[in-house]
Amino acid sequence: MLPDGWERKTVSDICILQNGNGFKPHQWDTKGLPIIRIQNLNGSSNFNYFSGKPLEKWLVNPGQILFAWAGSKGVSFGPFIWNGPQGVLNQHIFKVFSKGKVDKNWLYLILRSITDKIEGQAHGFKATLVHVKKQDIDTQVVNLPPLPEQKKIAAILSTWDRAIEGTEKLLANSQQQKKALMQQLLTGKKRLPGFTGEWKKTTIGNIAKEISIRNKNRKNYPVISCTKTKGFVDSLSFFNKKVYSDDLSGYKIISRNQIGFPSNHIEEGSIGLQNIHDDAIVSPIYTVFSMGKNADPLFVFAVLKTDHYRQIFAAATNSSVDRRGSLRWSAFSQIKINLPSPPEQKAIAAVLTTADEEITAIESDLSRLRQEKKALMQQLLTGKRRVTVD
DNA sequence: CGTATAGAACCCCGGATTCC
DNA sequence: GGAATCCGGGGTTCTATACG
Repeated sequence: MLPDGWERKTVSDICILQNGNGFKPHQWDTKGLPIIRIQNLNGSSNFNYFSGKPLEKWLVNPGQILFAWAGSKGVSFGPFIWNGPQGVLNQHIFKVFSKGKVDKNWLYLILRSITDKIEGQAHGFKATLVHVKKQDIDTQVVNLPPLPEQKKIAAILSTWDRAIEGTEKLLANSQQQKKALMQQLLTGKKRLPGFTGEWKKTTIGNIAKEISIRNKNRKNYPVISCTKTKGFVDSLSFFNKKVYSDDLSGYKIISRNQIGFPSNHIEEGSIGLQNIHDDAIVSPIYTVFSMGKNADPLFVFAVLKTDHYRQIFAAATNSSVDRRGSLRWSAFSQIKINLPSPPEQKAIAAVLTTADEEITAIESDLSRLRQEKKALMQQLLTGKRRVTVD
């Protein structure tokens, strides 16, 4: 079962966990050493500072392995390698020191690999915020390979990390390019070959018509929601729960290629093109509209998604009483839009769709890489698959 | 009916206190 | 004095609903 030369060890055999200090608010300052809190492990650079004389055991230098034993499940809980500035450690976080013949990089990986299990032991009065006992970490059992093999395993997995980083960069590039493309094509700053005609200055009300059909006969349409980043999604999968209301007769019907947005929150950017069902229903608060024959839904939607229009929406909604925004069709329909000829709209939309497809392809590459790395990591760390050490 | 406001769910957190 | 537990909050982002 256990490979030759490997040993069964508990976490307390291979490392020492040393708690951070509970800094009190009156010790906070605006200068001095940053106090490293859980949120800082997860990318936040929102620091309090400690300007007194720090004890040695509080100090954290870059490269130090830390372990957050409280935090959000699957997000801020678990091991992190500190790559921020030198600082002092807040409570709820351990400093992790390797013990004996244990490689630091391997140690990080093995801790990462058992994080789910440790999270499973969590207690706490809310499911999203977990706390574990030191003991629950210390008593976890791991398979410890000889030092050279630890190093080899860590090295192999770091090459995967580099591949993933490379793909992430590729993705960021493509997204950047698409943004630039949108900036150029949707404003008419740059024209696709073969198109010359003047763009028509008009308003949304002139090219689209509000649709306000209630689901009076209570048809069993899927209920969908418009989220900021994903556009329309099925409410059931989005909320992981049932839809709030039992009576869906007041909901509005939205058909394929129509655009909708929750009219009291468009400043958040949640506006979507309905492209997941032939017919579906949305909350009564939504405004739904369909394009006239001279306006291409894909083109119009792409325009409405640009930063420029997001700002227009924000300006129109910020004036409302509680600053939570509301933008009704009467005001929305007056927003100006420049429209090229239908063939040019289609051509531009096609270019953007191609860019989207490229991005989707890279995204799926990325998720495949991550998946494969995870599987490999599992095999290497348990000894199910061996590496050759020279 | 449209609109403004209320309410609900979710996400990401951590200081303070008690226990041993 | 370190470990464990107690105890909610601010912000966001969605839907529900009361009221004209």
